[in-house]
Amino acid sequence: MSDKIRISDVAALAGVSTATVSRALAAPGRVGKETREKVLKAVHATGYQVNAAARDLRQRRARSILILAPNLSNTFFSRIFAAIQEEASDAGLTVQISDSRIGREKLATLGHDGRADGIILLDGEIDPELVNSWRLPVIQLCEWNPAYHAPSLAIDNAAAAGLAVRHLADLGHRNLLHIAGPAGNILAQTRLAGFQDAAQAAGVAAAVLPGDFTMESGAGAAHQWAASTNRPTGVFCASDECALGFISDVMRLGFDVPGQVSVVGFDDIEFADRFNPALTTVHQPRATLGRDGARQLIKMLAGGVTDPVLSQVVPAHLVTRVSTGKAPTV
Amino acid sequence: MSDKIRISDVAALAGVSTATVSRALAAPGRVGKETREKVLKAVHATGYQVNAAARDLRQRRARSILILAPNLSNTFFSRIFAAIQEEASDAGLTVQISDSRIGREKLATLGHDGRADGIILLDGEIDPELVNSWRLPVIQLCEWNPAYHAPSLAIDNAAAAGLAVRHLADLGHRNLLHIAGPAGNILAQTRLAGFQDAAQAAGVAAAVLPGDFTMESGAGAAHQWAASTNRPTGVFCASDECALGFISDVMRLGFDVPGQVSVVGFDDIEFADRFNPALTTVHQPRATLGRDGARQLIKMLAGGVTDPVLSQVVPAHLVTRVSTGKAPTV
DNA sequence: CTGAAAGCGCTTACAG
DNA sequence: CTGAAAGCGCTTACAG
Repeated sequence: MSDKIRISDVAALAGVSTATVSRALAAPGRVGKETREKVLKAVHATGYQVNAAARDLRQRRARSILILAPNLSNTFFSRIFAAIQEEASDAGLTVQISDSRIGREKLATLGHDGRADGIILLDGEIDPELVNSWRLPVIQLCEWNPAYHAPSLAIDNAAAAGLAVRHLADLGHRNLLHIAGPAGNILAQTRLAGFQDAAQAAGVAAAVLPGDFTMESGAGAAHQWAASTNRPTGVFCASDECALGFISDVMRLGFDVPGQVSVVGFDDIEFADRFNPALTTVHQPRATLGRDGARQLIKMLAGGVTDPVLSQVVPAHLVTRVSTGKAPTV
Repeated sequence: MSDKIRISDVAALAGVSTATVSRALAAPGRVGKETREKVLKAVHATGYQVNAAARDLRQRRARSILILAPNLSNTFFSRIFAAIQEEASDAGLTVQISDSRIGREKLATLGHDGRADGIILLDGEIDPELVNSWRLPVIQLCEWNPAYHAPSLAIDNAAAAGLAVRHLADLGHRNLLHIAGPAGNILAQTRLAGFQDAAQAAGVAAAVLPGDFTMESGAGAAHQWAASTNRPTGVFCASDECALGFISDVMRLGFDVPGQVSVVGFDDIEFADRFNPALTTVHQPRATLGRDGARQLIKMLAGGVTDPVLSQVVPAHLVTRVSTGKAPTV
């Protein structure tokens, strides 16, 4: 019962070879019944557990997947991580997490050091050369970069922005504002383009204010909005956090939502529903995305070159709540 | 430049032994200057990167820590994870995450399979026998269980509850309500006891409603509160989510916060500040807790038996915002 | 069905 | 300063 019990200890106790112990544990059918029982008894008596590090080295696999995200403290990822972990655990895989902003050198080793079998990438702003140098299956989730040689799974961001715009237009809003995400971000770009295209198609005015997905940027935009002449009555924010920041400060400035301004968010985070007023927003099925992303990666690990994993776009939908209403009559 | 380059490939190219390559990389000072340069050139030419799995097996360490949390989708953990990862990354350690509700068997192997060097435990409700069977350094963070043979790091939950009660009492509230956390949870128990003790000391009425930290439980309590006769004017919730749920539904029922009822939360999550009304709450320094917890574990890994890691209680403080105000005059 | 031996890819005493 | 050899703890062809 002391510290480390190795397979040789079990073998000695059972009076068999280590090969037999190994087989009895991994492929019971390939060992005689009596032998198997002897081995199992010895395993029990010693409390033996195989050393995963040794097994994995021998089998040249890590039994582990790595999640790489641009900011681990972003609560948006929580549910995605949970779903990935659940799926991985069911497949006998361990989950590692790392911030993708750890620096070029560390990032480069990740794909080569034999500690992960595959990577789920939630960041589209890493140097493509780096990402493409990894000799591991990679799947892009939520965010993507066309230069990466890896399949992606994400909702239809452009169409989602269109839904938001049409929802506002249908409520009679003719003067819209988009609070954008960071310029370099593919999600921000796609949502912005979707906003502009849909606004043009609907024949409504479409202004844009810069932002970066954070509550602070939404709050800042609220003050710019309040200070502007001919204030837009419909605001589409690039993220829920941004929307909550906007609403929060707009209300503190004495405006009514949705009485004077309607606000649409993006993501449908946990608090969207409980906020006052409850937030109309684009739903991102994060649990589903995480689960499906993990499944696809696991499929890739199984080596299904015969069954190549394709990029997928998940249809988006809008959840209508209280933060949007009829355009105020002038 | 093909797939897997091993140390022997580098050794062959440089015309030295694998031992020398290993030393040139890990302890450059113990190798001649010329040899070192030859090796480095060969490393560069081949793009060699050491196989961490092999190195770790040989050195009998995993260079990895495991975070175990009761529910990965709980956004409360995000910032803690980020802080741990940062600290671990600086120390050259990988971070694994796992839900601690994965089942007894998987949980048992975690502490024995050689894939982690140490564990950060955010769950106090695992069977102590299981936890104590792990042959790894463990540190308890935020939550704890006195039966675990492991140091813990957490804020002073009882004192924190006392701060909330005294804050409400100072505002003139004589009739308080606590919406508790799940009965089996040590945090819930400690906060409840702190609430009751402080209320008694302050000589104010102290009712309790069951809850489970979720927004739903807070929302449910709101309806019970509204339906009660002689409604408490000061409410202390066991978590921010619970508080937001409570406020949200109480306002939808037409009550004013803090005009008719003051509400205090617990945790100081990101949204506490942006909520309408902004939430008065007990601050949990999650980034600091994560960082310090990781550092302590890393110290334990270094084998500082000479410098035993003690359990620590971090002083709590209350952040006063808008959700609390003077008790309504009857 | 079982065992002896090789090998996964490294590092590290041990010699020299 | 450098190399040959052993060994981390397993699994897996290969024989029998």
